[in-house]
Amino acid sequence: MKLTELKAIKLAELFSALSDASRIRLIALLIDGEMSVRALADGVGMTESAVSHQLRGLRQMHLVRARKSGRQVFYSIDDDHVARLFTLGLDHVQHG
Amino acid sequence: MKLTELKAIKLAELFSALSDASRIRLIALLIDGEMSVRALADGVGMTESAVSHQLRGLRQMHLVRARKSGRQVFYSIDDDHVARLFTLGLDHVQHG
DNA sequence: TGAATATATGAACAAGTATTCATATGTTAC
DNA sequence: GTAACATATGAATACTTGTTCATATATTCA
Repeated sequence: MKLTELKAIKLAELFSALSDASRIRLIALLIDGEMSVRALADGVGMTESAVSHQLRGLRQMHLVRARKSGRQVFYSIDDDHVARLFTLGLDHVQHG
Repeated sequence: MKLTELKAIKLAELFSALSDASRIRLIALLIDGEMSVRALADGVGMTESAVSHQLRGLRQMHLVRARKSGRQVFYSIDDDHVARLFTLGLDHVQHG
């Protein structure tokens, strides 16, 4: 299959967004439903700042979506592709 | 969803293997069938050395498989999961 | 208004990574 | 055997990336 350089880069960027254990754990938590930054930080045992930085990247790649409510921001999985990539990858890791 | 740290790391490593445009282009070529290192290098416009280094990583993650024939080594996609991850990701990039 | 809370951001440093270059291994042909 | 070829590998360098720390923005409550 021939791929334009631009598409190769876009695809690599998508997988890059999933290429860190912290981000994977954040996404794993979000699979069950939306969560606040604080709850995510507690869930993965990271500072809110580090989580916020990571969420920014995930947001820019359209992997997660933010919903503001009062002073909290709730994050959720943006798109069904994301959950499918996640579970397909998990499948490969488990039965690999 | 709760994920052990080990599984999170494994999953991140899997996606890391797909997180580079050069490797994506290599895999895109291999989607159509096996190819030698030289053909891959020509196909993506990289040196054989650089390609060989990348293939090593892909091999270790069980994303590609090597078959030696004479002095050439032919690479192919190792597992159906890989092709599915690839096309699912491409789908997300195109209709994202 | 001011204090407290929730999140975001910029800069800086440490750790990881892709490519290059030189060299090594293994294979075929002579 | 030697020469030529195909691939692999180690070290070095340049580049990228994740986290921390300090600070900023925004919202609620008193």
